[in-house]
Amino acid sequence: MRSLPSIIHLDMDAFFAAVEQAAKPSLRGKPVIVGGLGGRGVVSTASYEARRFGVHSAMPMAQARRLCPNAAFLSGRFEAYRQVSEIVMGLLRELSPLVQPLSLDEAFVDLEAGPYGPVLAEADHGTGERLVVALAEDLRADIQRRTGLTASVGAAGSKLMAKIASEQAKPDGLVLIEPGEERAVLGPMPVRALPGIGPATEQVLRRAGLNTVADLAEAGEAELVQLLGRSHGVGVHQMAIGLDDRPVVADQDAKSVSVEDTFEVDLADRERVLREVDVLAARCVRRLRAAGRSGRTVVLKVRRFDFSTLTRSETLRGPTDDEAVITETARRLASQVDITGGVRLLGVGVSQLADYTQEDLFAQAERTEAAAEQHPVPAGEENGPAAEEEAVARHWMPGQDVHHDEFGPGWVQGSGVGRVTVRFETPWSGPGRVRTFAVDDPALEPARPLPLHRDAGRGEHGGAEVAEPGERRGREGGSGADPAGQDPAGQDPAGKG
DNA sequence: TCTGGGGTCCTAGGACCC
DNA sequence: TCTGGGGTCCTAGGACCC
Repeated sequence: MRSLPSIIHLDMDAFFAAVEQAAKPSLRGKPVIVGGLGGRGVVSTASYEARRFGVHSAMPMAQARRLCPNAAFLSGRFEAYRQVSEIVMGLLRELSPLVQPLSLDEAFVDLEAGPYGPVLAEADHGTGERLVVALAEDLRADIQRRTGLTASVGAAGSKLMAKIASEQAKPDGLVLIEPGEERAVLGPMPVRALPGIGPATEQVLRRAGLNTVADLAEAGEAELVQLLGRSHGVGVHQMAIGLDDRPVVADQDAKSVSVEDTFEVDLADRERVLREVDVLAARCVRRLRAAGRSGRTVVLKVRRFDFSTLTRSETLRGPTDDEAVITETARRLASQVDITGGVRLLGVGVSQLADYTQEDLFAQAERTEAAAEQHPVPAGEENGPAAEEEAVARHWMPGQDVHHDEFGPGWVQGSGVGRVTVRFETPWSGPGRVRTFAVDDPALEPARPLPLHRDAGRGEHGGAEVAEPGERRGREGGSGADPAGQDPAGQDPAGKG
């Protein structure tokens, strides 16, 4: 806990949907829903315009379509989201090297570890807080300028309270919670406001008559341990009384890599299941290798027709990134599960990751064994995946970036019955016109996402480069840096109102 | 209305070793 | 002959987060 609100939590507003609106001028101000578009998809992000219709994250897409039939329904463009995320994270790193990303659109920053740390440490209470507010408002303005997107920021003396504050700040706001005010702010909130308390824990607490954070604080640690178990109980009690000492820790290496697929129709037969396991294992290995890692434990995940989910795992003698080894292991695990009634989802994952890729003896032995042993892949099947990729490339996804030889850059608005509709516009154009083509029109091809600003592509890091320290300092004397004068707090720094 | 995909952390039992 | 306790690893499942 700190006496200065020097930990900030940044959260981009309706991130995926906001990126789509920034990239697609015709969607600005309109309901946009990003998520899985198949029969079993769910909403990933809804723009604020769509939220007014009751659409929210994790809602089945079918329900979202009923609630808001006129929204633009888009499948995600993760390459674009990653690009924008890198710009945002770069801006955060100008404030401090201690940046802890929680996802593409969220991160903690420890200001004390950065260039303003010494000033903050010296400053008296009021001056320190005004500096934090000024830095946070500058940050929000920089994000707006560089990406066109809005972000909400919470500042407080702990990660817990910074996160609570950014939640209160949404959308497009800043809330600072003064150290000392923790319990007053938390007390009236429902228990679900605490991170780590989900539906299950909420039920347990509700049955015990505990509904607000103040109830939790009053209940005491012993009762919470009784109800929730040692670890969770202690943690929840600490949060409830406003205590949180967790440090901001810079980006950590992933501990597992996994891929999974939900099928439009449940898989009924074993052979089909095994073929899908092969495809998933290959995808998993590709990701593992791209990350330069190898793993020891192979995990198979199966969700059955009735949504019951099980995992089976096997730990190898050493870490591997060998596709044959991982595939065979996953297949072995899959052949042991009961698939009666059908399989809704399959997943393949690897954990116990090693920091480096080693061509280990175990993998080599396994491979020669497998090669010597048996089944050459049937000729037809060998071409299967490649042929499938061709087909996927011609399967136009709503939202997807495309380029037309004559009309230039655009995005897929929809497709069906052999036709694809494209809207030709760019992040920096006005709203564009729509044209329709045959799905196999040779003049039309998939494209990479465009940067949100025309000039953002300059520089070797594609616009994500960090500005010179002097640049920021320079502004310090300017508008953003006169915290006393500008009173960004229309935002209620105490977070009380 | 029928529930995605990518992760993290925790618990608990059994094996195995000292 | 009966009875230990602790530590670590593996496996499975579940809660939770974005």
